[in-house]
Amino acid sequence: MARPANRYPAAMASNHLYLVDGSGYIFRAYHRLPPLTNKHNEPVGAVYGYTAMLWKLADEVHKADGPTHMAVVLDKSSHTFRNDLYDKYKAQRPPPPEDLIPQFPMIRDATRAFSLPCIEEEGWEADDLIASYAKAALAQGWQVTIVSSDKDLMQLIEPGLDLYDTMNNRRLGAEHVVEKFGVPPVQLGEVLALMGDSVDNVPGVPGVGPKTAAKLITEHGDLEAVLAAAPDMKKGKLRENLIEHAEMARLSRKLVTLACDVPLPEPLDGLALQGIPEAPLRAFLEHHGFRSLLARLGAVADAPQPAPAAGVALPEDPPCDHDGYEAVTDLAALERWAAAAREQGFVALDTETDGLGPMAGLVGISMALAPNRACYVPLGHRGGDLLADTPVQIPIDQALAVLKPMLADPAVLKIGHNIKYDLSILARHGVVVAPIDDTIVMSFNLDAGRHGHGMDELAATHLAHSCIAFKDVVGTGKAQKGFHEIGLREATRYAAEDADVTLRLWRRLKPRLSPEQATRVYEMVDRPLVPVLSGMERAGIKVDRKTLSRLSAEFATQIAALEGEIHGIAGTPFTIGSPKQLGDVLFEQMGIKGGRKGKSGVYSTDVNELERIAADREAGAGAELARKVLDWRQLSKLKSTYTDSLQQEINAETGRVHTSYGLTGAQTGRLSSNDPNLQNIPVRTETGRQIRDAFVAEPGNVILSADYSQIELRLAAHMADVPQLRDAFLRGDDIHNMTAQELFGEVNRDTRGRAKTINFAILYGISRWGLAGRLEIAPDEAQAMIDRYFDRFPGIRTYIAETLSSVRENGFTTTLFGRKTHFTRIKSSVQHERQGAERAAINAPIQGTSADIIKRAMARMNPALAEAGLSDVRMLLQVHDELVFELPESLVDRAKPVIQHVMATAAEPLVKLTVPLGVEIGTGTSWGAAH
DNA sequence: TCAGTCACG
DNA sequence: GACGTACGTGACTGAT
Repeated sequence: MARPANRYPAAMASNHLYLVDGSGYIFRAYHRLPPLTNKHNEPVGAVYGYTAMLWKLADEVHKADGPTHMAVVLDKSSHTFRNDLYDKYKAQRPPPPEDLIPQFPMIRDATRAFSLPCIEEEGWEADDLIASYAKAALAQGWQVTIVSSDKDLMQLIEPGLDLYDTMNNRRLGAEHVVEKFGVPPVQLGEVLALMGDSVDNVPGVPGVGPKTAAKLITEHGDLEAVLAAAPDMKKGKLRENLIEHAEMARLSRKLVTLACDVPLPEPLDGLALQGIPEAPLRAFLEHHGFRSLLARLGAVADAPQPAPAAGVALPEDPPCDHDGYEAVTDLAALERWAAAAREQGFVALDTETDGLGPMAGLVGISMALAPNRACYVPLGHRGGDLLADTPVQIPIDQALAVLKPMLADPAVLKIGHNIKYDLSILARHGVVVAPIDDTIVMSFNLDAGRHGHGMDELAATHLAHSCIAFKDVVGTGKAQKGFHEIGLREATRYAAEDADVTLRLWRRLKPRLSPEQATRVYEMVDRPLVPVLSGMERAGIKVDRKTLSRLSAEFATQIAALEGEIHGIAGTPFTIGSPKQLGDVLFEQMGIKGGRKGKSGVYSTDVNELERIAADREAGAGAELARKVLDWRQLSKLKSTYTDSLQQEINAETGRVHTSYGLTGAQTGRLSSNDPNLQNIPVRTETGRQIRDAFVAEPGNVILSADYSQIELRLAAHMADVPQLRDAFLRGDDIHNMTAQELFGEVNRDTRGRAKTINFAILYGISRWGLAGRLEIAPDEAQAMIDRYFDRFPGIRTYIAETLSSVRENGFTTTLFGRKTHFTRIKSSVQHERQGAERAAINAPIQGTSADIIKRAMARMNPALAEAGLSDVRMLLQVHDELVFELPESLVDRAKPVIQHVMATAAEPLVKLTVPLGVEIGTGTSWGAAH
């Protein structure tokens, strides 16, 4: 990593001491990295992160002003002088997570493997030891780097001493402290004392946060001066608090002060780097199976069993060189990058925007051609003197004109991580991007169920790399900036890294697709869907604001009335929306029997419980109250989640609501929908259904809804080979009636309802207790019913047994199209975890195949419509087994058979089903009317 | 940030 | 006998 040579004024210093805040690091690593386990089944996520970090530091030895001395500093005891000052200090800290505890000793192993000294001392926090070493080294004229991002340690920053945040690859100097806390490092202790710290239980002054603290300290100089000036301040809460809590503030000042004069357990010279003997390090890495690190050690990848998610052995990639990325601000340079991409035939790209969602504005584009060969093209940066280092940008139209032919060139593969987003943004500038590869989809097709698929997590897992966190670039909360306000240098570091990392991930993931049998689902199901979803997101659906606001007003009136009645019955006002308070009212004050407490000690007040009370004749007024709370709950839910919020989601430009679809959200392969979620718009109750009337077609158009009928049961009939079910579907019989006839020998409302419940229970992986609860019968009876079901439909029993034996053996299930879902808990020694995994594994092939089929229908829909001269038919929404379209009224009769045909034949020719897929279609001026 | 609740398939 | 024993999601609320 190139750094300016004049970074430190005292550059003549020959010795450079690195002090690693080991305790701080391990907590951050634990929370940021996936919960990996090694081959001994020990949790090692944090250890892996820690080891990769030490490796990175060891690499710095070769640099111009790299470390000559290094030590890892750890917390040893829980009791320090701060506890004597204040007994509540760090008192309410929860114990470390269970699977982190065994990793503490491993951290010491890792440190020893690198032959680094480990400093820990009874009675002192790591921070105090670090401060003492730092001061001693500075006094000798050494340079010091503290490897940490702890805010308390930032107090130590001065010329010759900086902090190094390895997770984000950032050096933190005095500027950073000023930016973050509004004061230079020497005054940071004063600010921290005023602010307090709820995690460590440093009291501070109530009502004073970072902003107020910085303002006070800047104005008065230090804490004592602030306290002295308090009586003269203008009357108000601040003045009061400063006077009342002056002593707590003084105590806080002592708590945040670092001890700089701790006797050094090891002399400075003892920290000199000796070089790393290979044998112990290799032994350590092999013990844990850290293959990517072993590979860097020069090991041949001959481990007997490849670690599941470790990727393919590749020659070592160099670490990301953030300052080596190019900022492209003139046309000639941009043309060179476009030409190089065409020359090479593939390019990774990423777009930066001023917001979230498919309708955000374009701010810049980054590209990567090879590791560390990446650039950023700023296009929409604007605003104040923040951008002092931003030279002229290429006008957006000119830049896109240069990139457009390359982005549309069928000979150039465009690689993105969640490229659907980039497709949407660029499409709104008239830029077509094709062909594409998507590393988030690849990861999902390879590793669903093993870990998440976000870029940061994949970089950590596959590349042992910590990406610059977006939050560290733009900030958080109110002070958060738009990316267009970020200066060019920092924007380039962040954006080009994203493209670089995407390219590196692609080189790891793409070669795994074929050997791991993921090519089919990637090429035939998920990848073709990416541009289709982008189109649907951009299309959006028209939502009528008036309908929603009318409903909001109606609901508000009813909610207010219910509130009064509920408080009346309770005899006291309380927050109805608080399960805790409601539980107390019902079960303590009103004395209703049978309350069940959850693990947090709160009474359950969910629908089942309230309905039980409502039907309980002994509950008296409690039954009435429960009924009213149920109504209140329903109306509050509808109002807050739908009629109120949805109005906010109407895009000002288009007058439509644009959801985002997640391709990798659901383990089974289903899509998810968010911001807003349009897959859970009410339909089951009459009141809720009114909300669907707000989803409307443009004048002259209609909404068309097409849904698969009973698709999961049909697939179960096919996959489990159940002749009676299959024949019933072939004949077009009512499937629940048929089940009722088989199970109970007669069909009526009651037996049909029970049969329906059992049919669904089968899809979800049944247990006698679950079914017993649903049917309100005894577990024994439920078991008898399950046995009878299995006897009548023996294929189901076989399907379940085979699915379970396969998932236990392979660790994953597959759909008819080859989609894998991994179940890491299938062999858990914790029974309920294992049983949960078993039920999910029984369901996954069925739910997943259904998802595969509708995805294929979606990918084929637009070409089929175009073929039929129906390009004006727009596909807007997918709700798992339903597709929603908007089309000119005049085209309805021609569109219906095309849509019906595409959906019904979507499995073919890859999969030949032995049951027909039924598709039902309705139309109307609104989504509500189309059902 | 978590737990509880509830909207959907 | 526990496990708030049916699968998969996302959003909102109150409490910490």
